Amino acid sequence: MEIAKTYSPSATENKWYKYWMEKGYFRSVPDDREPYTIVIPPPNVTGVLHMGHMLNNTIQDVMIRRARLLGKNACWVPGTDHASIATEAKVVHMLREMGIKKSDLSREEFLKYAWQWKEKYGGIILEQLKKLGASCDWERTSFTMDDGYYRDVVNVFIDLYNKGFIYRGKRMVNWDPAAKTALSDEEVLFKETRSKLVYVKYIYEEGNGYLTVATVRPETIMGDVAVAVHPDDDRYKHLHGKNVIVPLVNRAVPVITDEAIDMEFGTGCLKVTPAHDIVDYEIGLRHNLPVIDTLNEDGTISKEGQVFVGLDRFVARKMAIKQLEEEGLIEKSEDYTHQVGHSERTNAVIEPRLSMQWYLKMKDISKPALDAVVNGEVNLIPSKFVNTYKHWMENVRDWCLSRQLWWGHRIPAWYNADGEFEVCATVDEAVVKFKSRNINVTAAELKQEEDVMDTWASSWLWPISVFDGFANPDNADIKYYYPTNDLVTAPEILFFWVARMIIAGYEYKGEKPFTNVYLTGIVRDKQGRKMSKSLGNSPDPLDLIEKYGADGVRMGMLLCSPAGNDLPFDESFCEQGRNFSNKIWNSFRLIQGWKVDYEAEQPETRKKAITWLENRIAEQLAVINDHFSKYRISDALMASYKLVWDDYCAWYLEAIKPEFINGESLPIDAATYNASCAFFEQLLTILHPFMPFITEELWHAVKERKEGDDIIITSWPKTDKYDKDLLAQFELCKSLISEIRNYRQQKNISPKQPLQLYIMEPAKNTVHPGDFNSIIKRLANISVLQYILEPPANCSAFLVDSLECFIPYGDTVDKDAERERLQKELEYAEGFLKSVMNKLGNEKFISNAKPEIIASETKKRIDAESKIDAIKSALSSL
RNA sequence: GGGAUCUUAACUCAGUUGGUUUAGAGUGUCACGUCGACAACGUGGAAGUCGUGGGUUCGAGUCCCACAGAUCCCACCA
Repeated sequence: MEIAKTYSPSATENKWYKYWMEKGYFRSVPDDREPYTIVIPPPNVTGVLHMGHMLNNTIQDVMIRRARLLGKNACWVPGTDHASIATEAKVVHMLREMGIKKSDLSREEFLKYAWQWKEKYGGIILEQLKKLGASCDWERTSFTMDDGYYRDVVNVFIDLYNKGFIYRGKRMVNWDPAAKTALSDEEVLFKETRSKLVYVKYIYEEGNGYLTVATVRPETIMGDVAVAVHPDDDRYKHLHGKNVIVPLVNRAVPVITDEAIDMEFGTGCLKVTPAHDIVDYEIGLRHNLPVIDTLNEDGTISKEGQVFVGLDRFVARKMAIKQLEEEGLIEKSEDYTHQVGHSERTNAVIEPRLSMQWYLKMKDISKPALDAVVNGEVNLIPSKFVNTYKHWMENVRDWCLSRQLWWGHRIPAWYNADGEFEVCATVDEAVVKFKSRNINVTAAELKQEEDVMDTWASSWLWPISVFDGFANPDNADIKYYYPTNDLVTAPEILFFWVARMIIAGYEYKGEKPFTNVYLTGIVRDKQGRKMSKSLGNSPDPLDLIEKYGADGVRMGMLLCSPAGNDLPFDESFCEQGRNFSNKIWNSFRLIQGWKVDYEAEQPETRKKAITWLENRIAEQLAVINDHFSKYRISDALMASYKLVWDDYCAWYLEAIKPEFINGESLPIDAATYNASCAFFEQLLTILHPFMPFITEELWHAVKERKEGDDIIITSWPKTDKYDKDLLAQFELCKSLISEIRNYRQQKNISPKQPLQLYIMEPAKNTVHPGDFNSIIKRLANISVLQYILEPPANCSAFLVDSLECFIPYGDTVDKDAERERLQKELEYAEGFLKSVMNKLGNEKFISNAKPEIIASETKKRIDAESKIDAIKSALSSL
């Protein structure tokens, strides 16, 4: 059979994914096995796969596949998030292109379009995950606005309200005038912005003169209700209690004093506009000032403003400056750079705005979640995030739950005509509740709250709701899968999502939602910018898969991304992954091409090589398992990579592969052939979590398989004991072989020309080549290998560890070069000895250092001395 | 402004409670090589004052202090 020289992924990937699905290997139902559960961080329903998802989901799939191989009942729950702001923005955009304004639609009509959109695009990202090889239990796919999920979100809201955690309050919020919604503090990005700081004159009500106020927001002057100065500011003491006239609207307002005023800034006078600034609002509360809201929700000037009514705030700003100039009320204006809040979603400048919102009190409810992370019940990986988490949780602010959107979970509150309300699931319940307060209303008279809940107010229930743990707290799934094991997500949503899930977990299950949180890095481009769709700097993951294969891309991402480290993405990582796929493919081609001789005896060389590799795999498997247990995924991958490439391909296969004579490979003995295949299968298994497709393909190619004998469900190799001495001996052999190869290269001796090698009989208890002489002979092309007692004459000498080796001079030996080389070695050895002697000659070292350290230093001294002797004798024999 | 984390080879990173030399790996780079699994390959080499400056210690990449730079979080002055 002719096998292609290179591995071609795409056909293979489609074939096996389909096969795994047909076999139901991703499906998990509760049974007697130990569960291993991950809930996916649900991507936005309308999103497409970006590099962050790739990294995230590759890690999850690695963990799930390994758990499956370890015999656990692996369950990976997929799903999507309704992402209210992002999705609503997209639907609004789509409608606009269709020539429809959102304001022309009823809520019901709009939601119909939104659901159509969701049905059309909602599945894309999940289909993309399949291309990556994600082994999710697709029968469990959830969506945060599924009927059951919707019900849970609403019921939790009602429950929290009844417990007194939710309150309704007029508060200053971050208002996004473009999206016409409130944003949480976390959704506001502060950007450096250049503005004009204008100095405006406020004329005294009585007498002549004026004071000057510096402001960047002259368009809010109409909302001024006072001018504040610092009580200790001598410049303005004579004005305390006096009135000044607000320009543009000619309103008399008092000059008040407040400690919050910075005397150094501007003129030391602050115009107080409680409706449009947080600090001003607080001053207003302290001084019982009225609130004049001069803006509409879309950022235009309201009727209250009296002038510029209906104009956009930025237009009004220009108009205000112009009019003030005309009236001679501007003293001066200067350039001013400051931080201005922008909407993360729409990039509109945030407007501090007073509005009625629903809040969740965070202090008490978040306490168990803080403790859980601090005392290690929930592990953050890497642990450096514990401090960040702690800091946030200790200073947690109340959570604004309401959003002025339609796409989402509508808040279950019912208002009567007087603005009184009840919180409950249905309008009929609300009628009853009103009646119990002696308020008579009919269902038709009640109006449900227009606002929906913040997206995170649904996704924080994810680990419970996907197992139906609210409505049916005793169902088999929730009892079996909860708490889940690992959560893999980005550090940027540690507070938005992770912290809140922990809070919900303790509040509703009395238990953590997961044990370990693996925080991935952020995928960045070469300029260090976060890769995102909006920047357009992310390569299309599907193109990468097309180019390098899913296995290659998976491996490329994992190689360079330890937990918590950002990943400056470069396609060359994927290239490395593809090259590795190819290497594995070709090692298979080698084995596959062998003719097997069932009669032949197994040569000694091969027996030794097999013994070594058995031990080597056992040793490295322990290393790999250890890396996994510490969530060091990239280290586990690197160790597996080296085990395959270096140990199996470069050393083992080279040591055992049959001679090639007269254009044909000699046959290989059956014992070695079988061992080689068994090793190969074992290595494929170890690689399978990282590279699921190629390993399944080769698993089936290497031999005939019975129905259901698939690598995805085979067993992870058992850990065996290994012989450390034997491994050390082989390491020495490797060094020796490298040294001889190096010698050939330096001396320009062809690898094809056999050499003789003499080795001084090693002292007892030192590492020696053991029984691997035949492998040395073969891989270094040595025709004679002898152990001797006296240094031979006319030889090049070199040391490998403490092993003294000699190769007889060939015809063209440069004695000066030899001398120079040995001289260098001597200098190094003497330098080393000196550093050791410095330690050993130091009385304080002797008296303070641990005995085993002194012993090891002493041994170093002895070794170094004998090494120096050997080099000297080699030099003198030149 | 407050806080956290980080800074090791050209790049991406290891380096466990201070104690194996004169600090490692993968990639890249350089030299040689087409030797019948693989040039998407093989063999070999070069490459780092461990951000800077102090300190503790017999001993510091590792602990402490200061400074510089990077990233993130929190707060925010009109």
